[in-house]
Amino acid sequence: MGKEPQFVFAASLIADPSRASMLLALVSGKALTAGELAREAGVTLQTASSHLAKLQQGELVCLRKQGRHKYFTLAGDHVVHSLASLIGLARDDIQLRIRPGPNDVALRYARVCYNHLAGEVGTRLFDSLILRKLLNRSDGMVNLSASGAAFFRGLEIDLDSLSAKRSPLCRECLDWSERRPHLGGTLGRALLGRIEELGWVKRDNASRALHFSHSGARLFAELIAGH
Amino acid sequence: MGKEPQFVFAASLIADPSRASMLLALVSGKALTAGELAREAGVTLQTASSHLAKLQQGELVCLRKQGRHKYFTLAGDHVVHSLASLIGLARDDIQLRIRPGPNDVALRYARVCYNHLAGEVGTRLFDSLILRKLLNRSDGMVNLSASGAAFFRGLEIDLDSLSAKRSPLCRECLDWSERRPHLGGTLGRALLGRIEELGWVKRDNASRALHFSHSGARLFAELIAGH
DNA sequence: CCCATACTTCGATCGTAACCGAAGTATGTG
DNA sequence: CACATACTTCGGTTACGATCGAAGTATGGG
Repeated sequence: MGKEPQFVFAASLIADPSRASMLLALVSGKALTAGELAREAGVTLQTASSHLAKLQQGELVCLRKQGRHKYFTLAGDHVVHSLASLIGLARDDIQLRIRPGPNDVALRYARVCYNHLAGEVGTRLFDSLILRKLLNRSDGMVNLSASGAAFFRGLEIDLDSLSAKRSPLCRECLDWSERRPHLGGTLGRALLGRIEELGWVKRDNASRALHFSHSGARLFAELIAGH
Repeated sequence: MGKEPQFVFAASLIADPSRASMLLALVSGKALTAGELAREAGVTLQTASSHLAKLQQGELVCLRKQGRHKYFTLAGDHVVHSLASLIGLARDDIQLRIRPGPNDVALRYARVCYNHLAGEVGTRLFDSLILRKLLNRSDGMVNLSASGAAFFRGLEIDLDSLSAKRSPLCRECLDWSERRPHLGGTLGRALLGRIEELGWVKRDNASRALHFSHSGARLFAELIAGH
């Protein structure tokens, strides 16, 4: 009788307190790293690592590698529903015990990440570009639309020379503090370079924080709002 | 540390292969005994007993004692939904590995149970009485309606003398083969006595089977159909 | 009252999985 | 390149729970 139904395995994954803590943390919809999930569950990194391997094997979570981090998210709504049907609680009720990202307010607001603009400002810009269909997402890929190309040319960014490079023009980059995507790729790098050129932002000497000038902040806000 | 969320416990109950087999068997909606569930899971009665105690404690199953049997059912639709969300299969797909009740066709069709009419015929009658609102169910209790009283008086059953007794007039009795209720209580007993008097059925000498006469079967079918 | 059936409780065995320390791999930083 | 960070793999300990045999309780039938 060695045949064990698949749903028994799924249940056994949820049945461990450490893994359950991790899953609950992920119900918030945020992407969290292995280390953060370890702290959530109150176990060491080694233990968390083996748990996360099992959760992946059971296809309850998805993995996204980015640099030396591994960002985990729930594999889909069906996982949330299964959990909810076992608990009866809503997505909003979940409270994270840890807060992702840096404590420094300036760093959370705007900072450099792989040479592109990250933090609250970076994700707000990305949201705006998507909403206005200047960027289109499909299957985790991001592509520049015709109107998007016009938008960046308006900022005097040379798209042709960027397209010539081998690395992709647009990339979703998962934001450290926000855990939602901001604009990466060569275009993301070019954008940061351009707004530095324009004097809108300056890099901090000691940290990765970005400091907006008074007029730079205003102009950037208009950029996000769409004039 | 020591605080383990309730849904983790629920998941751990489903996560054991033996208990999962039992739960799957119960998704059919039938009430099954401890022994039958033990056979379903392929474990001994002792093991099944401890599993069922845990399932009760976790409020995944309900217990109903009847004689020396313990009939288990799923605690409610929420359990079915939780299971379904983990498997994605419908109630109809479930196939029992065992078949409850006797193998003898005659016994399955009609037999005596605590001196009332049981088997397929018994449950069909009960269904009909409920459907025509001659009986009303509430909270596991069964009560005779005014029209129901008229129905049984039409069969020349003396309800007044039955009501005088201490034991309840109407009871749901869980049917051995059908695993759905048939009519028990003093009224169930009186009804069987009456249709024996009328010559509709005769008891088998060797078993508990009941044999309908040709005309008795016709008249009883009319009784169920409502003339 | 005795026997059979249905189920429970106890006690012992055994396997598995959670856990962490230590060492290893991969990736970014100066 | 050295060094720090993020994560994985390995090995050994430990605790828990699934299982069954044996003995105990409850119910029904003759």
